[in-house]
Amino acid sequence: MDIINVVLADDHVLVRDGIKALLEDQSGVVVIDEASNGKEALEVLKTNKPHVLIIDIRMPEMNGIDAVREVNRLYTDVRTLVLSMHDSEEYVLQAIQAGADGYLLKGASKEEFLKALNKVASGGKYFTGDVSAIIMNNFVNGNTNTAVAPKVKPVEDPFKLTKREKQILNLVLQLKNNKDIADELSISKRTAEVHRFNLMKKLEVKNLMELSNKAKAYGLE
Amino acid sequence: MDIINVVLADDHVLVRDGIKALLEDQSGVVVIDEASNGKEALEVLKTNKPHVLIIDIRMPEMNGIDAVREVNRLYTDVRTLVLSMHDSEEYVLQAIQAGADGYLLKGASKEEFLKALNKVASGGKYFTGDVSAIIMNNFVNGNTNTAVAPKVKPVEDPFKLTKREKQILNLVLQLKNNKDIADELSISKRTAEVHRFNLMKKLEVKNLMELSNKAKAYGLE
DNA sequence: TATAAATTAAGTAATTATACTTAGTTTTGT
DNA sequence: ACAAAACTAAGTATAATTACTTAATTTATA
Repeated sequence: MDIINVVLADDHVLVRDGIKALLEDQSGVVVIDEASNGKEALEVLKTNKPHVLIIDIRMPEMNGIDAVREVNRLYTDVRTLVLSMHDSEEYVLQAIQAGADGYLLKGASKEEFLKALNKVASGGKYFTGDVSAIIMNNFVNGNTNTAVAPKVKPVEDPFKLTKREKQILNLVLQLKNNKDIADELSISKRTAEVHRFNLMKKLEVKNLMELSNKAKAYGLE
Repeated sequence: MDIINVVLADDHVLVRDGIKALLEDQSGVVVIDEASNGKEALEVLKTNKPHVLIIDIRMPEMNGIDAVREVNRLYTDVRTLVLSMHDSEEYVLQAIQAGADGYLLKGASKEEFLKALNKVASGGKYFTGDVSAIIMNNFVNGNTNTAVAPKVKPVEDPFKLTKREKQILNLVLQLKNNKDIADELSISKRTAEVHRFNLMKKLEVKNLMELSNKAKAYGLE
């Protein structure tokens, strides 16, 4: 490959500018456009198709994983490299299932980053060391030989929470108690309790900490 | 000033590499050393004195604000530019009181960043637009005319929490219940309860949400 | 080495949450 | 229009937490 065209999506301009400077020091890489969230990235891709979309996970409006899923659905020729602060198993698996071609922690070095970008741009897969282990552990039963196939299955919401339950979940994660939740939604405290109870049951957790962890892990926020 | 020597402190290598690339595109700026947390930054400064220390707030081991305070106590000739994801009033004021010469959000542009660096390196102060407003609002009564004087007062811990209480606070903020906290610290559940109770009283909060908010606001994590 | 401060932990009454179940009402999909 | 799913909320027993107080040790500091 001659020149790698890149679109950068990260909600912090400075991080974007930094990565851009870093990439463009490398002759052979051009940042053709930027976006500050997933939705914007999809907008940009409508008119500007890069070889690789480098995208952060946590962003307002639309997160990186959902964006990657969309990109894979819409454009088969755009590769995606996911950048993340998190090495939580769930994020990694979600990213892969969404069809990401690479997953890199922000703790990675410049060298590793460039290696990953080149690998992904030339049609390969790249996952940081720690991440590889997670994948291995998860795909021992199933497709072991080939690199992880994208679009394994969409998963979406594996817990089938109702709208109201998601609403309650959000309030619970804001550490509100049932009384406050009830007031906020103009329902009785007892109803809030029931929703909370059903929620915990569906997620198979038994206290707030586990609920918070699981919700974070599955992007249920 | 001829050349600006910089030490970079941020816990994400990639962010550091990015900012470094960005800075060194600019002839006249040299990154002489790096650190991945506050403690490391102080270590580095022992042997390597830059004109400006560029430092992130949220870092493991020792946060940026505490590091800035130390730097100001130990080296009067090292300027500090604080980078932050947060524009929360408390962080800003804390940074200023710790003696920071500049405060910049990661949402800032490359241009603004370079402007700020130059300003700070040449002995000036630089605070992003939004941040200036916060300062203004807070110093209407007091020293209004001059730029905010560093070392206003240390404040440190306005709630006078004991070591144990801080420990408990951290566990509480991880959403652990008293039983788990007690087990983790090998104390009785009743003792954990007491610490938690005293904690809430000192912070004048009456539930977990308020506790979490106040702790965040005052950087008590 | 006093003396204060911090840590530990029990007691107790009142309040609140949990873990369900049952059941009426509303909404949604076909 | 009919059934299924979702939302509502009460009842009930048990468990847990809250809001204190008191008080015995341990540790830090003047």
